[in-house]
Amino acid sequence: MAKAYERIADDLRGQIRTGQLQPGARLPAETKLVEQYKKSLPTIRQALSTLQAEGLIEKQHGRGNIVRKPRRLVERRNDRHQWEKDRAREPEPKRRETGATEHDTGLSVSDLVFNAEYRTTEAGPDLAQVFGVPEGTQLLERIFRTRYREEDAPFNVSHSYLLYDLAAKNPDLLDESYEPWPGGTQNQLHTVGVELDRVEERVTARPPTVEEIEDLGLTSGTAILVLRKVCIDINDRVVEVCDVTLPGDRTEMVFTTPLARW
Amino acid sequence: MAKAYERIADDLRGQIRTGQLQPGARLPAETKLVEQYKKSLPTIRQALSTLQAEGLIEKQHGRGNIVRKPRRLVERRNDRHQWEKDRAREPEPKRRETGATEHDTGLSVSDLVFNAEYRTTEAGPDLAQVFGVPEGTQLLERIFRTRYREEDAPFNVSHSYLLYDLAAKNPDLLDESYEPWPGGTQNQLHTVGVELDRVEERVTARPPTVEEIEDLGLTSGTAILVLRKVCIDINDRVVEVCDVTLPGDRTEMVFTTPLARW
DNA sequence: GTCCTCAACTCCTCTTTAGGAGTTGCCATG
DNA sequence: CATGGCAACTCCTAAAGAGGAGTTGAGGAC
Repeated sequence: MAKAYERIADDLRGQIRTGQLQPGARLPAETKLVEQYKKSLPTIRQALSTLQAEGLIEKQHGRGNIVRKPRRLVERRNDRHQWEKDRAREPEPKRRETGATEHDTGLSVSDLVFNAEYRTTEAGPDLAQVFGVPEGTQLLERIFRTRYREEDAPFNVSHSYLLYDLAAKNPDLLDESYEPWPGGTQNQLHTVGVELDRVEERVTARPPTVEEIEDLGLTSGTAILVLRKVCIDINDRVVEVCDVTLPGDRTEMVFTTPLARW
Repeated sequence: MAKAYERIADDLRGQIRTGQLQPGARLPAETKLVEQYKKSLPTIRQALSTLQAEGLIEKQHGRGNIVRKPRRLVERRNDRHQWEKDRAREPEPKRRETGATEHDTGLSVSDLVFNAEYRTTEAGPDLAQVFGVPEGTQLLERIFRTRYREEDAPFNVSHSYLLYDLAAKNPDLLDESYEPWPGGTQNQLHTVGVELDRVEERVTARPPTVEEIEDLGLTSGTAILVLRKVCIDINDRVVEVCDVTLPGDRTEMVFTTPLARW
């Protein structure tokens, strides 16, 4: 015999999948479900919480249990990297026309609001290994938040790391008021004589931590995409490492791999 | 005043993060925690279930609550696509030396077990759009499961779709016993005169459905990486679509984007 | 007409209590 | 010495109930 809360969850899940319960619709109140299924409230609530964990419903205190609407709003394309590189070589005026730093992260949306912080840190074991430098080496860290103009919560958080010594070649880069970096990181790297050879990106997924639920304004029942972007220059040197956290339910990453012709 | 179950969760989370509770360690029994925190059992259990949802602990019936070990076992690299393409042109004997279909999905691990199913389906609205064909067009579908030899649950599930008319040019491809396709999909596409131009991959993340928890042998508290791979040939025609489901806690996808030199 | 208050409805937190079911290791039996 | 069974330990399911807190809309005061 199946467990009661599983049967209830299955039944409701079925109603959602078949469209009997449309996205945005409110489920019957928990007390109604108690009558309907002839089970106690805690049992009903357990069923609902599994649906929440699956991302099928959203609980709203005081309002009800709502069927979640699918949303997938932002595309993040890796061909932006080439675009960025090309752009870094354009003369200044032309560059101004084509938008600013926002493309740093590969996001391709217009009305976004940015927010950057600067900091110098020392390389921990992890970053030291990636950069191929001793632990404790000075790094310039930029923390970058992007959000939609109408929304309050940021939409992605990224931590970008540069070798301090490299960045120091262009004193502007160390000036907090010089912000956001005109033309994006690639352009600024260009000013210190760095030419990129390739970008390596590592992607994994995991459930959000409480902090991320806060920071990104998520509801539980979503997943996080974790991206580490490593920029490598033509001398095979790691020149930038960037850790990005993206909400899985509104991000789609697109990677195009060109294949050599024969 | 913070909620009781949150305080307990915070406290335990802290102990895990600081390493007071090592990965693999057992938490005190739930009844012990009741004494320790002077709260009722359901409250304790609620705290534990939030930690489970965060992927920090794993509940084992009859044994205890265990601190999860991080695991990230498989790398999936997009430079495999080029490797595959090169390989498809090697003469048969040489190809045999270098391993088989496993690299189809981009996974780079040796002792895996495969399992394929064939089927013909009609293109639904989604696939029809991607292929650029009318709905109802015949497709050849291959369902592909990979698992570790020692483990029982498959480790990734992929659904690969080809246009039936294209695949039919090589009758071998329609023969179920001809399996797994020697040399992988790329090689077989090569036999029907297809040369790939690029591979486009779309990645998102979400919590697993119950079916996926079953299929992939996940514990709840993990996330799923969803990958759609689209292969496009030199005539800009979509020749293969492949939907892959990967467990987020043991997969790392690596995408390398080469940038043009100046 | 506008604003405020309040009632009704919603989900949330926490408690106490009861019995079920998986795991493990000890110990007695063969 | 090996094996089976049992006891102790673990988490799991389910119930009933009391009070709290967010949300909404209707109706009254201004």
